[in-house]
Amino acid sequence: MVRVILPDDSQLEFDRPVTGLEVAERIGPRLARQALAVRLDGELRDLATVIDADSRVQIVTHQSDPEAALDLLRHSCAHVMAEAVCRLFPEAQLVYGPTVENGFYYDIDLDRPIRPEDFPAIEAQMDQIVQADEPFRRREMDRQAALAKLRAEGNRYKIDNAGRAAGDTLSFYVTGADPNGRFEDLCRGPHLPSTGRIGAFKIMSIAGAYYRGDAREKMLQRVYGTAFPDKKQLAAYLNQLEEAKKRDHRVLGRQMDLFSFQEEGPGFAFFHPKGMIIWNEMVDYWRQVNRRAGYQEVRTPIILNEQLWHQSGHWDNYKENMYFTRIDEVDYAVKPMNCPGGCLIYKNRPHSYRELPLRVAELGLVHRHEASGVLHGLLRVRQFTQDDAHIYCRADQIESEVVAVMDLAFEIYRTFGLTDIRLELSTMPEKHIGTEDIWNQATDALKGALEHKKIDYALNPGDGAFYGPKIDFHVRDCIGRSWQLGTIQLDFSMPERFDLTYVDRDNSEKRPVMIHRAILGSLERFLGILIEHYAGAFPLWLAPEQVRVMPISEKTNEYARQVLNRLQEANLRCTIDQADDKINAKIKRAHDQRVPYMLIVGPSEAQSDTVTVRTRGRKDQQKWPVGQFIQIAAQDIARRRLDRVDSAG
RNA sequence: GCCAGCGUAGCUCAAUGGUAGAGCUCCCGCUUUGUAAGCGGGCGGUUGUGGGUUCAAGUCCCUCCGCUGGCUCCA
Repeated sequence: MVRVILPDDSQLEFDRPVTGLEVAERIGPRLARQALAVRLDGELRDLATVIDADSRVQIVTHQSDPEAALDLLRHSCAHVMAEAVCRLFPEAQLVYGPTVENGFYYDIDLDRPIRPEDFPAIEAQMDQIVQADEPFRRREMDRQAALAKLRAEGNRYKIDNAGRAAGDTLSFYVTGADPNGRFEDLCRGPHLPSTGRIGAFKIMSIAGAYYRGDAREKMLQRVYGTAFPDKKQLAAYLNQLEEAKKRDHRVLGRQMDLFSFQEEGPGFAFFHPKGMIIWNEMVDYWRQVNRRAGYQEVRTPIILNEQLWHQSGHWDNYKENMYFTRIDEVDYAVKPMNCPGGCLIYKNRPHSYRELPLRVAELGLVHRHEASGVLHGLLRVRQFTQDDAHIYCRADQIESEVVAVMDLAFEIYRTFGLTDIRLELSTMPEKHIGTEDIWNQATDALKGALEHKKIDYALNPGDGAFYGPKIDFHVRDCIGRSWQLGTIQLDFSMPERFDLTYVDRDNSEKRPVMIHRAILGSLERFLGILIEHYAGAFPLWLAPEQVRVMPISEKTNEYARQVLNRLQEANLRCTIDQADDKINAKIKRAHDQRVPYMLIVGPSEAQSDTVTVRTRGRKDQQKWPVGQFIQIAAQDIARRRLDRVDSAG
């Protein structure tokens, strides 16, 4: 007898082993129709799995367990796509086909390139397979037999996969009506009961991907697809992608005339006047809070003697990313980081323990030779400005300093309305300087700070800077890609290399610890993220143009100019639209340019010394005395208020 | 850097290997405008670069440059 315990703790009894489907049928026909898989004692398994011992069973449906159901669906769809590709290209070798955040991909080794124009043919084959509603059948073999079978078939990737799979039993999935199946793939599973349960799918893109992510390995073809329970959800997802494209900072940057890139300087941004306004507002704010947090500011040269970079370790660990030049027969390097220059300032005079922690900030312009294929608008460039700082302190001050930097970072992010931030702790990479002991000590200090703050974080092993472990702050762009903003890096090595010292209370020379930190990260990247975050609708304090005065006709141009003067005297960034257009056209233009406030003036306003205020993102408008409008706007700017005008974030 | 795709007017996009075109922007008129695009006219191109195939190339082939999506890498 088999006893099955359901999630509500009720029990079902069967006089023989049963499948998940039979359990669902016993509960009800509707559940049986919706059932996609089972959780056996919490573990996700095929619906056809035979339950031969007492266990807890949960029937997985789109309703009961949407995440697992979607994952099953997508993974099964990856198989269907793989089969479709193999039908069209029998010489294709399948490699690996997992689900990813918004769909799935399958890596395929095929000498003929798969092109976007092949997608309809692949999708047509997939349609056939789905229409046929064929069962996915699991076939288990012991490891020896499975390996023998795979060797006979000669797919080196699957042999490799099988070799790395855990356990003594390997599984294959078969689709196709006849018992031997038509299509079979080594796979851990589980799957949907049958191909017909895949709702709506679409092949999205094709990309090269190195086998096992190793650039020395063969480049495979990675076909990306997505799938949803029904057409409506697929359409909603595609629509969401379209919407995301509209807030892409590269599109908005051009439309709003904020910045540009030119062929003459790939990866080097050109900032236009409106972009510079936002930039300068960011910097003003940054200076203000950093000063308050006890930072001093310095500025170090962009080009420094190559010898310095040997001393710092950058030559050995970072030279692939550096630019070099010669001046008067002497070798120089363009700085990729600010720390060595900062160390030279520190060394310029002796320091007392009384000065520590010494917090030194720098808006440092760095150059890094990034691979051409990774450049991406403002988010990945070859020249950028870090809001860097180096904190020189004693070991016992590390934790409180790191905590203070985290507090400062969250305060700054909050000012910009960024609240969806993820933290990562990165540990010692292969290429590094300093002993393992020092690394452990530094890593523990960072962990201590995180735990002290009770902040959730992900561990990112082996991803630290070459000189120390780090805590990174990440935020997502509008299409879901994650970008690093701030970073806090602990460094015991640079002080050693540069022989940095301070004189302690007992008159002995001691070695300070260095904390490298950036909060905005790169001003370029941060601006890019902000553009996407606000969808171009910047809050008043950041908006390149804060107010636009719009006369109804030429008859009120004179009054409009008087209003403009008063706005200018109040330091508001404002323009006047005197074009020979109807007010509708002016409003449309101002909306397109995302101007926060439109002040509409006609004869009636001129008579009463008022303006009709139309606020971005709203249709209603109010008539206000000019002075009152100026007062409210000035106050919102001073407070860096985010919410009075609609910011799309 | 690697794989695939793309590159036509300032912008968004058309053009079976056969005379490069539209809308918007911009300029000039008309209109004097009341809450998300008034009307008319005009300017604007050696089709990213260099080569090749062809009677003929925006279109086909090759080189280089740039961009897009991934991969490796990274703030």
